[in-house]
Amino acid sequence: MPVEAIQTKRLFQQVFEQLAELIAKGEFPLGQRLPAERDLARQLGVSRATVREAMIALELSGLVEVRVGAGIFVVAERAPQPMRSRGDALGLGPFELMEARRLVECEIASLAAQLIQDRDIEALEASLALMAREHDEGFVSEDGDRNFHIAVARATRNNALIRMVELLWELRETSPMWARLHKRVRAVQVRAASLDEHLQIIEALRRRAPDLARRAMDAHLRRATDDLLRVSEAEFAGEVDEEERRRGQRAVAQ
Amino acid sequence: MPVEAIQTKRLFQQVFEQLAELIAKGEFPLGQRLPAERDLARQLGVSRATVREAMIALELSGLVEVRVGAGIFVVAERAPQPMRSRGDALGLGPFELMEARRLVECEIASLAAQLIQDRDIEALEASLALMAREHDEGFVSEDGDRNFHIAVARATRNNALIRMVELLWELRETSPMWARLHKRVRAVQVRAASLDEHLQIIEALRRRAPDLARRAMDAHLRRATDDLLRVSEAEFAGEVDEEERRRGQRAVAQ
DNA sequence: CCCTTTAAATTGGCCTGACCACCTGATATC
DNA sequence: GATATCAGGTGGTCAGGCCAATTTAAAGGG
Repeated sequence: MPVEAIQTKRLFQQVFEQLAELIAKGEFPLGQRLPAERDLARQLGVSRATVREAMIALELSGLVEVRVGAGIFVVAERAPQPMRSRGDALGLGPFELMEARRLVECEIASLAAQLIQDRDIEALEASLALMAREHDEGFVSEDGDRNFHIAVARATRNNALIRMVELLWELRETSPMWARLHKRVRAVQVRAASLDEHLQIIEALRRRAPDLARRAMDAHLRRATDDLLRVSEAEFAGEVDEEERRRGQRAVAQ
Repeated sequence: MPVEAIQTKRLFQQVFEQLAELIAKGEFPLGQRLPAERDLARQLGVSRATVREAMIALELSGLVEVRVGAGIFVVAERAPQPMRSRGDALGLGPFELMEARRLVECEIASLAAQLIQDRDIEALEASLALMAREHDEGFVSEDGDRNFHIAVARATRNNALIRMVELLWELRETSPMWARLHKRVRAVQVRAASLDEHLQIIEALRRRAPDLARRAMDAHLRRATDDLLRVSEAEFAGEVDEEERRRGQRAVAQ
C-alpha cells in the first residue's frame, strides 16, 4: 500500500491557493482591490508575514499587482499557471524538442525572410560572431546559438512567435535528458559546419528568399537532430527509450 | 524628454536577483546548500523576513528547493525566467496571436493526422460536445475551444508541441487587447460555422489525412482571424494600431 | 572498535509588534 | 472653483521570539 504523500503544505501556499481560487471564481473581480494585508491576516487567522509571502506568490503568478501605498489589485482572472515551466515535469525528450523546433522554426524563417530589416540582419551577424567566439574559446555556452534563433523569430515582428522560440529554449535548458546528451553532442558536433549552416540562413534571409530560408533552417535542424541521434545511439544505447528514438529517426527521415 | 521610469525595486527582489545571479554564475553549485537565512540576512544587511520573501521567489522560479530543518538547496543552475509570462508585457496583439496559431497549428494538425489514435479522437469529440453545450447555454467560456486545440496537439505525442499550444492560449488569456475584442467576437461570430469547422478537422484526423487536416485547420483559423478583423474594423476603427491591422489582413490574405 | 541511542545545535516556519515611505481622498485655503 | 495641505490607510521592512523538523555530535552499549 503506497504511503499517502501527505505533504504538510506551508501556510503561505495554502493562503496562496485559497486566494487564487477566489480570484478565479470571480469573488475578487478584475481590477478590484484585495483586502489589506492586515485584514486578510486577521480573517485568515495567520500572520501578516504569511499573507505577504502568499502575495509574492500571487504576484509572481501574474494574478495580482502590488501598488505600494495603495493596495493589491487583481490583474487577471485566470487560474494560476500550474508551474510546469520546467521541462522535466513533462518528461520532455531531446527529440521531441527538435521535432517541435523543425516544425515551427522553418516556417518562422520563411516568414522572417518576408519581413526582415537590415538591423535584424546585423543582430543575426552579431549572434553568429558570438558563436564563432564561443567556438574558438572552447566555451560550452550556447548563448550564441540561442540568440541567433531568437533573433530570427524577432525578425517576424510577431511577439507570440518570439515567445514560442524562447519557450523552446527554456524547455531545452530544463530538460534533464537534454542535459545528459548535451555536452557529448558539443564534443562530437562539427562546429564549423554548424557555423556555416547559420551563415546560409543569414544569406537566405538577406536575399529575402522565404523558401530558401525555410530550407536552410530545415537543413540545419535536421543535421542537429541527426547528430543528436548518432550520439544517443553511440553512448546511450538502450537508455533513451524507444519512443524517443523513433521520433528522432522520423524527424530526420522526413 | 521621456521621464525615466525608475522603479524602486523592492528589497526582496534585489535579494532575489542577486542570489539568482550567484546561482547562475555557479557561485552556489548545483545541489549545494545556501547559507542559512539568518546568515544571509546578516551578510546582506537585511532582515530575515526579506530573505524569506526572496527565497519564496527563488523557489517559485524553480531555482532552489526548501527542505525544512535542513536548509535551502540549489536545484537548477539556469538563470531565472524573466517573469514575462504575461502577454501584456510584450504588447501582444490578437492578430499576432492568430498569425502564430496558423503558423504552428496547421503543421500540428498535419502531424497529428499521422499519429492520432482512437482515444485521441474521443477526446476531440468530447471537446466538441463541450463547445456545443457552451453554445446552447450561451456561455462565454472558451474551454471547449481551448480543449479541442490542445487535444489536437496532444495527438502528436509531442510534449513540446503541446506546451506550445498551451502557451498560445495562456498568452491569449493574458492579452489585454484580446480581452477588448473577445466578447464582441463571440457575439458576431457564427458559432454554428465554428462548430462545423471543428467537426471537419476531426473528420480529417479520423481519416488520417495530413493535408486535409492542415487545410481544415487553416480554414478554421483563417475564418476566425477574419471575424476578428471585421470586428476590429467595425468597432475599434483607429484604436487597433496600424501594424496590427496589416498583420491581420496579411494573415487572411495568405 | 563499531553501532545504536540520545541530546544539543542548526535550520526553516511562523508569529507579534513596531516604524517608515508612499498613496489617496477629504479638508482647508486661496 | 482650483489648489495646497493633511490625516488615514497601505505596503515595505525590521527586530526578536518561539516552535517543529532535521542534522550533528556526544554518550552509551555491544
